Amino acid sequence: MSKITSFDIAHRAGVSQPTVSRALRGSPLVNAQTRQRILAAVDELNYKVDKNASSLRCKQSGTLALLFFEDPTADESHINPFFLSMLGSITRACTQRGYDLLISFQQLSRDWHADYADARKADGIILLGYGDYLAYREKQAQLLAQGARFVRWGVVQAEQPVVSVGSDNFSGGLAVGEHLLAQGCRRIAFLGDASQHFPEFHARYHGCAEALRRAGLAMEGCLQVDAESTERSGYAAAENLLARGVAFDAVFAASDLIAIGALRALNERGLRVPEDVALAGFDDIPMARSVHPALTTVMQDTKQAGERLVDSLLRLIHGEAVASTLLPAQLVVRRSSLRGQAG
Amino acid sequence: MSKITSFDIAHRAGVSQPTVSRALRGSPLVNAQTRQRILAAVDELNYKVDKNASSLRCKQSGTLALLFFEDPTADESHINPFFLSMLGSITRACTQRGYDLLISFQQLSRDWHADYADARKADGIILLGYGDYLAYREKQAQLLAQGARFVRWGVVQAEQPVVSVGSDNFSGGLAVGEHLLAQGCRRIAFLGDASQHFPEFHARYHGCAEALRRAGLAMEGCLQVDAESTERSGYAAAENLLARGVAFDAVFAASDLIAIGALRALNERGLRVPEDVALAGFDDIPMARSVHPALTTVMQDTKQAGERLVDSLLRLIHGEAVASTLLPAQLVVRRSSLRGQAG
DNA sequence: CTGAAAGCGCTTACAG
DNA sequence: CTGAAAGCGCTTACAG
Repeated sequence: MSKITSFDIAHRAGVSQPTVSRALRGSPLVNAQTRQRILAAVDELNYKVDKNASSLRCKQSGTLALLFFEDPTADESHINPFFLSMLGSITRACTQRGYDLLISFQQLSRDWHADYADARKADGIILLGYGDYLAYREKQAQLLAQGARFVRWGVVQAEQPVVSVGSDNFSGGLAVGEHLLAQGCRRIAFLGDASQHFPEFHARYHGCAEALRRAGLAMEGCLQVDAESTERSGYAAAENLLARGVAFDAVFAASDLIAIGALRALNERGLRVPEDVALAGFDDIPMARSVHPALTTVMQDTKQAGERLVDSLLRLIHGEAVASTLLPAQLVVRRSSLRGQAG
Repeated sequence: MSKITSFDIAHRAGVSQPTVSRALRGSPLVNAQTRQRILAAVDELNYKVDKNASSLRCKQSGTLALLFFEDPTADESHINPFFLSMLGSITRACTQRGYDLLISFQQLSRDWHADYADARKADGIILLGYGDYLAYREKQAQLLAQGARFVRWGVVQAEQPVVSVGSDNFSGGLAVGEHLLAQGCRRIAFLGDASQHFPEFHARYHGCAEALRRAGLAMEGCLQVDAESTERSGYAAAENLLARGVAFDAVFAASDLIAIGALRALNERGLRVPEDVALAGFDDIPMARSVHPALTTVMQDTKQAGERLVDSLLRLIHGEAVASTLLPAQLVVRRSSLRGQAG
């Protein structure tokens, strides 16, 4: 069977093809009865508008693209659950607003040819992912130069030229720091790359450092170990920290996955959490609640984040001015950091 | 700035527009030097082929669509981690094969207008999701009738007219049953809707029942409680089971989420796992490893599943004959079912 | 190896 | 309220 087009519908309904198009787009110019006949024909023939033709003509596609960046060094088999959760919420938000979502994975190391192509296929782009920020930034500049419409998930900064949606990582880190201090901790280790290359981690680190500063204390360089957001890396970082032989009474992991890896390393060395070491993570992935002991962490509201990203992008597409959004990040205290309770 | 087209490139490279098209599609008919000039112009102007125009002309889009069905009764805020994992692996498989992936969420209760539309936007469709199978089946018949190319994730059955990729749920259930018997369990409860409406659960149930049958035992009706795949539902189902006041020494939950909910309910009633009750789930979601005690379960290989779904669909699109795939499901024994160890 | 021509299926001024 | 016409940007026979 050859493809059914608007001409087939027009023929069956006894009207011209443009009238079919008008009726289907809800034009008020079409007579009610004519519209009925057309809709009936559409049903009978099971016709659907060809989106490619429609998009080509209208110069908009009803599609948004999600470019997901994976750190190329990350574990091949599993995607960070936090990003999966973001992906789910973005997908849902798109569906609710009547947009399709095109997803593609990118590796920062590869060239961005595919992305540019997506810029043609979608009305706008959402950038999502960790990865080296400085490399990432250059790519963003290219997208901007092309006049692409896009928003990004990530740290919200004053000089940032791109509309961003992100959690308040600094306040989250601050809350963790204050909480650990209140538990009596004084020597807080930080697991995660706290350099400018990973601005989320950087902000979390400095939030915690601010809490210490206010208490007249400081983070110590010898208690910071780089780690990327995987269990494996968290495990290795904790081992590294232990190998240094320096004393610490708390570990603030830059993400939950890092924390969970660290938890395993600590346990294997006979250190009990929270009795010997208080532990906190960041993200509040589902696993955080189920590890033993349950993990104190900072919740990032992925549902709201997804909706905000999509809404911001849609406004941008409609030519409205859009500001970046800083979402609150909320401390969730669970057993892994409760030292008072443990004696 | 107005949009750059292949005519702009042609002009700059001093050739005709069709030659640009040929060069960009890798036609061997183009002179090497001509091609160089064209590619140079493409770079300078940052040109990208308009996918809509290209798709319209070629009648194929280089895009696959993933229709994800959510049980409308499911928890709004979270997506089953198992499906998130599938989503991740399908996305990755598409990217690797040079296809874009269009994702949309569907609720089985709503009409399928959107799906048909996707059929026009993508070269093929992947169906994914739990949900009432009988309702789902009718929708599939409609897609078939439209000549849509699609594959589905789900139970593989002989009379199934749709190319399917699924785990061997029966063998998985069988392995769980045999394992629980080996642990000395005799009265095995099953949490999950084991009716024809949920064929995955149904197969898991009957696999386990087969193990009992071989041992001269049987599953008992009073030990089966319906549940859908959420923690909340698993919690409720376990409470329901406990309220019946019948004796049981093991719980086989139809999914890990159900198992995790049940674990909480059991603990709250003072029942210890595995000492008082052995517990097993199904899926091997990341959380299964981190709950306390770690959950015995059946691993579904989502990575392979995603690749197989995409490859099967691509073959279908290329007009090849494609068989369904039954993926092995592997028992993963963890502490939640080890009664011997517990005395 | 390259160009002129037709056409993919729609939408939108332009007339009426 | 409706139709005839042009055109979105590409690809692909068809000539040469």
